[in-house]
Amino acid sequence: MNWTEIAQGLERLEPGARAQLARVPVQTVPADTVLFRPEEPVQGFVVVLSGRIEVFLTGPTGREILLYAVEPGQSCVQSTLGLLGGDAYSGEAVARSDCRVALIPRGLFLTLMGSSAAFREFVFAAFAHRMQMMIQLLEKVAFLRVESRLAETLLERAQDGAVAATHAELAAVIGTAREVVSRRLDALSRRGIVALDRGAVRLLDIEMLAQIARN
Amino acid sequence: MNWTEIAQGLERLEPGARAQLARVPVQTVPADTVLFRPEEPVQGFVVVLSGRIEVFLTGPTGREILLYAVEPGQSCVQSTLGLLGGDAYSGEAVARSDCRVALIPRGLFLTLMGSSAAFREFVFAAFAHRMQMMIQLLEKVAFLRVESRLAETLLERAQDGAVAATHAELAAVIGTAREVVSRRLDALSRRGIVALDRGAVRLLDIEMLAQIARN
DNA sequence: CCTGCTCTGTGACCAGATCACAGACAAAAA
DNA sequence: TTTTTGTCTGTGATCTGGTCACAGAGCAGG
Repeated sequence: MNWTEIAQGLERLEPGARAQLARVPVQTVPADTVLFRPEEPVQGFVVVLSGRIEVFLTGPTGREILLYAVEPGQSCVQSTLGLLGGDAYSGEAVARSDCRVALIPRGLFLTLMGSSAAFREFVFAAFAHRMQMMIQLLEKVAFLRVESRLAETLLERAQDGAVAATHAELAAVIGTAREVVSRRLDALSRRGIVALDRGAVRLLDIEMLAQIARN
Repeated sequence: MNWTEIAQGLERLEPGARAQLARVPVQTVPADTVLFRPEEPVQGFVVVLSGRIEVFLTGPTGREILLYAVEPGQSCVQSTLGLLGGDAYSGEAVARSDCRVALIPRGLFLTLMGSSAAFREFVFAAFAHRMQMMIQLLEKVAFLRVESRLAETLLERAQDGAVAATHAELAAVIGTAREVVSRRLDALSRRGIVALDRGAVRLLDIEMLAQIARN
């Protein structure tokens, strides 16, 4: 079995294209590696096979916001921008866990875009999906209160009724300051909706959180 | 001459594809028409030939933010999302002036995506460009002060040293409230950087505005 | 047991969003 | 000309959020 069978949307890849892709080397990336920064040139089109890569924007004050996460079978759209539109990408990509990624070089990428309908659809669907997510994120940042976004994030990231993350990490995900998260969480815990431990938040009242998330 | 010669990036279109596109009817849209809303189904791929179309997001409180503007030769990416990714688009598109647009139906769009490399590149470049703009917008909304975004917008929209727009319009462009724009403009005028008329802002100190825009 | 680190809590202060108005102005109607 | 109507702008009060400057609190290694 080769890696092309992992990516969602590449199942119907033509045999020729699949063979070409299969020759692309799979790289291993340890956790916390910075994969690329705003200034660096584009190396190719990246598909994540295992692990999780997160792409952040960083503001002048050092505040961060999570643009999106790339999970197994998905591609890093940022890397495609440079291949197609010309401009360098913004944002910084960090491997949140150990990852395996396939890096398709520029030449092969462009060849496949012309020759393989399935590959084209894969790239396009990824694009469309990210764009959609981005618009939703913008909508949330522009219009929703921090408390709503925080509640939503807690619900999304809960494992066994708890979220293992520091206040600073949560702040980066929703694009606010660490102190603000601390105060909001404090308010939620006073109301008995969550309980706070060092580096973790236990969710006590899921219903209420969902209501807060809905606004 | 047919409309396909207007769009940037379609110059190198193959003769066959050009002939197919030329048969697409050109529609006229009067100013202030709402072209589509979040709920409506996707009709096709839209290319603007003349005029200006603006796409807004609207928050629960009625506050608006300009996602992007579509100018002659550009395509409305929102409409493509539905054709490729499946999800309905968010945002509301409004014709800011009288417009002529070509609406490429879904079937022809997909056919051309497969058969014409030039068309593919056109669509991709549009996608990449919008994505880039969107990320920049998100960055500004998340990290920049209102004053900076306002100064930037004033510089961008200046015609003969003045911007013809109401405070409410400026507020929608940068995604803040009308009152905030009024107060910021008032502050700028006190410093002698702009002068305020009803429905217009005259720029007096371009240098200073540029500095404020840079943050 | 200390030392250094990360994580969390707090007060003060400024910027921005929302609400509820009050004037100010311009174009149309009387 | 005046009146009227609707849009545009200004202002105070109040709340949320962002920034700064710290102070503790908890944990790990020496």
